[in-house]
Amino acid sequence: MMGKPERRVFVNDEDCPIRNVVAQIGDKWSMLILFALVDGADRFNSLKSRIVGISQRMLTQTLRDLEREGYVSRTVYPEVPVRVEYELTKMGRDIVKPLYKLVSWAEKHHDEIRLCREEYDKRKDS
Amino acid sequence: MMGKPERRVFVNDEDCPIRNVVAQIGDKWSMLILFALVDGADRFNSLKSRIVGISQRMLTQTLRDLEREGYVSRTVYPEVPVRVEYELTKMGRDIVKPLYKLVSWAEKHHDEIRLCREEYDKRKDS
DNA sequence: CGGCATCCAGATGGATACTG
DNA sequence: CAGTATCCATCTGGATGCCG
Repeated sequence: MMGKPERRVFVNDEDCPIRNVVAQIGDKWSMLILFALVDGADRFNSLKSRIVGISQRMLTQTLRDLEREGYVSRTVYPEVPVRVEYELTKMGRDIVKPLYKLVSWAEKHHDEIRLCREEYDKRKDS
Repeated sequence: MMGKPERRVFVNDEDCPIRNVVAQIGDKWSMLILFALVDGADRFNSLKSRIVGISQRMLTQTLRDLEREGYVSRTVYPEVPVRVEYELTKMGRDIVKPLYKLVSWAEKHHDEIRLCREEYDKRKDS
């Protein structure tokens, strides 16, 4: 009896762990910043020059978000001029591991995906 | 000589594999749909009821995008009424693996992240 | 049943100017 | 140096109505 296979149900709300994590790091800059900090602590303007294309506004904002999530720590050294260093926390170094898996997958399938897109678009033109 | 450690530079453009993959699956519904299809092929309205909160519009649109990327295939059975089934392609089943790593990480650290947020917000109030 | 078209609110993010 | 503040264009996604 009841031979129907159980199909899982998914809810996309604030309590969904998938969304809770991906909503934060799925934006335009978060992952790039996390990976930039894997090389070690770095300061604001250095990050800004290493992450090509990011604006001051978005770097500040994304760093604040990452700090709030607990991935990044912010340390102010009251020198003149002031020096501010950002660094991965334990959790930041931790989440980078599964993210690496995803990135290496992405690098490996980069061309394949672009091919799929082109063929899809070609089919839609006809 | 040249003792300075090399710091990597990151560019967020259309050729960046990180962005190229994450920009697609980092949106509000893509990952949920991919995981729903891990259970096997499913049809439009079944997906719609299993993914709680998704609108018809967003389900259609996200499925089209996933199809374009090559993660999902769409098969029309010309019955009456018409039946349309969506299924993971080889690449779809493939990307789910690194995504699982991320999701299990997310589930494990769900509470920790929320705690970080609360404490961060508390510090900012003061 | 499985869509598409339209409209619209809110979020995202870029440019620019100013500050401790 | 490391931001904040403001303005504004674009993107995202929800609601609704219609269609083969």
